[in-house]
Amino acid sequence: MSYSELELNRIAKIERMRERGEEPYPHRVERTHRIDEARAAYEAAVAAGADTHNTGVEATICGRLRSLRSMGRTAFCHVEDEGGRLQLMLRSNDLGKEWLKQFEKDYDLGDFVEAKGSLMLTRTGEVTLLVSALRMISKAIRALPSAKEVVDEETGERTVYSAFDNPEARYRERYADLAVNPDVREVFRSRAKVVSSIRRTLDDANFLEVETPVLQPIYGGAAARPFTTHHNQLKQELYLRISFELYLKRLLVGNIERVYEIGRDFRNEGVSYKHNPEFTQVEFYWAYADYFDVMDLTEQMIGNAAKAVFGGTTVGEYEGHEIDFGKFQRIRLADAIQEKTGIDFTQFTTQEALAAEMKAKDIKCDPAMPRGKLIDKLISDFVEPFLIQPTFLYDYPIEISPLAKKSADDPLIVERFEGFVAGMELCNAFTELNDPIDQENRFKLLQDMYGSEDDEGHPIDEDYIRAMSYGMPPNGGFGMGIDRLTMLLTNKHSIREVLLFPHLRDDKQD
RNA sequence: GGGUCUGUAGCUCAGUGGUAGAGCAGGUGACUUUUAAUCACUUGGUCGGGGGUUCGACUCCCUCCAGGCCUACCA
Repeated sequence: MSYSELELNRIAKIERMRERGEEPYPHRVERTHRIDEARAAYEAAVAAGADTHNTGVEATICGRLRSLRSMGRTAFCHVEDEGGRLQLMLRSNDLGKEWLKQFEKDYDLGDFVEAKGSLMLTRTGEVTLLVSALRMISKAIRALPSAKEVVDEETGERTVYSAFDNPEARYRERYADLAVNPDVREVFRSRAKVVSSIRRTLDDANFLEVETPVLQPIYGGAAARPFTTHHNQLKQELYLRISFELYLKRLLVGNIERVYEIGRDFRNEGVSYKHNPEFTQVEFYWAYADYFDVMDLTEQMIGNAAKAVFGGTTVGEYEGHEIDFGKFQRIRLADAIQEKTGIDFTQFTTQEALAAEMKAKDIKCDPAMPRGKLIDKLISDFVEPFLIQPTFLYDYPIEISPLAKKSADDPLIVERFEGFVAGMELCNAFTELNDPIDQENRFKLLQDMYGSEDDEGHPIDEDYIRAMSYGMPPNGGFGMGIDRLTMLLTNKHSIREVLLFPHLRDDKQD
């Protein structure tokens, strides 16, 4: 580790302090009030009749120095903790001329301090701690990428000059980003609310939370390429899971009727504003329910999450659109595609017929694409981008849904729905296929379809079929990307903004 | 993977063939109610890395690295 001049300067301050017998990294600190509590104590005292300029309310606060203005015999600074910011006033009359001189020399923005004093109002009307004692509790060697800030007295609005907003630097040094940008901290508070709200919704509906293997000998349950790894002692190839589905449904076989998992999935695919190699999913499986029951619960779950974030209302804003997360429109997929393209895919039951119809309608596509992929393309090109308000599309083609149960009316359709908001796929659910013979045939069909292409081929999970053959209750299942839901509820256009440490390449110098 | 834009001081940015700049941060000093405090002086740079063209390259060319946006892949 090499130090810049600025850092060497601060290291010298540490040495200077130690020579004076001050430890810049003490083991224990005292804190009587968080900053919001100190403010509340001030307000309470004033309400009870105390003199605003001398309330007599004592408080010891701890936090980071975020501003520093030295006026000679008086210095002002702001200290920030999780409860906000509070101004400190340091006077040489109270602390001694020499002490204040040393303070000005040895304390920097970003240092953590413990300040003891009494609460008062300054002439300019700011609640302030008039300090009787202050000490360093953790010296910062690097300067935070701190910006100049001004808070408008009337609106309370914070204007930041030269803010730390380079995305790469912010993601690589998320700690600095969090320390300096309060709105970033707020995003992750919202994310935590989303997760706990989902958990509460499912717990309240008597679902059991479980954990299933991340390291799997056979991956499955989704259309994605996996990461591979290796167990040295067992000499075994393993995959990082791409979904929880096949393990959770085994639990239905085991007479667990309502089960869910919240955890990390890993997909070895391209990255984009809505894709990160690892991401957080919630999946649940619900015995004796079908996909319409799942729609109802989904609506409730997402509405609750929105309320948790927005504070009581399900209505939020995303990229300029007002969105009500509490209500999903329900549209049959075939109707949605027909409306946008004039093609009713249910009338074109073979790949050839559908490809010909798309060609007739001047829709460009690879003529070798399987029928399911053609339909998928119609969805993503003509329907998905226009689904701004929450919408469930339902009744999907069987080819792209190997784990969903066939419709009783149409053998080419399965009971599946996907939820979309703001033109983005958010969740995926179906009445789960529980017929082991049908399931085996579907797996084989897929192998025939993709077997030659390494990328798309998936291994058949024989044990999953074995489990199902013991009897799996009819059930509805559901999966949703929590990162994407958080994007929608925090009005962020990039998944990286809702991941604390998004994946980045090594930043080697050469 | 493809297209495109970007990378200059700790942070935010200007500079586009001729001695590397500003604001803030940092340093020294002045100032007993400031709040983007102010004022004076001042330190700080492999101009993302490497190669080339040129008398001379932050600037032009090639290449590599990293990031943003778009796009592609995504039972």
